[in-house]
Amino acid sequence: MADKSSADRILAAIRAIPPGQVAGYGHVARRAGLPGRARLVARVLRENADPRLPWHRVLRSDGRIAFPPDSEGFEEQTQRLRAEGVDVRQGRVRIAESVPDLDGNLDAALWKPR
DNA sequence: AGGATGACGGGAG
DNA sequence: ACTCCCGCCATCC
Repeated sequence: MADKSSADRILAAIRAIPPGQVAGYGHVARRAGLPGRARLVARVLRENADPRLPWHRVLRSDGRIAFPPDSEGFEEQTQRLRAEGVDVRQGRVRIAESVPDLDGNLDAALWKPR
């Protein structure tokens, strides 16, 4: 298993995402000091049990929700994001329209809008 | 040891 | 914008 410190840094990076904002797996990994470990971030989330963790703010680099469109997780995440005012359409988040300048706040949290 | 797997990323067509 | 394909990393047969 990946060492605990790495998992802790990843969890901290996720908890650092402000409500109403989102970040990609790869981005979270970099912020945790683990460039190239996007898949490790996914693993940590998969094993996470903390209900207080804002896991729903983590998306794929293209803005799509990582769960299959027909899954529970997909619905759950969509609902949680919308509850924070995030614009989710067709399983995808529109940054430019739903999130106020992510670029300046978190170091360029996500992909190319639109 | 070798191949398969996945809540990923990025480039190519 | 969408699909395919391949690179990556850690884990698990």
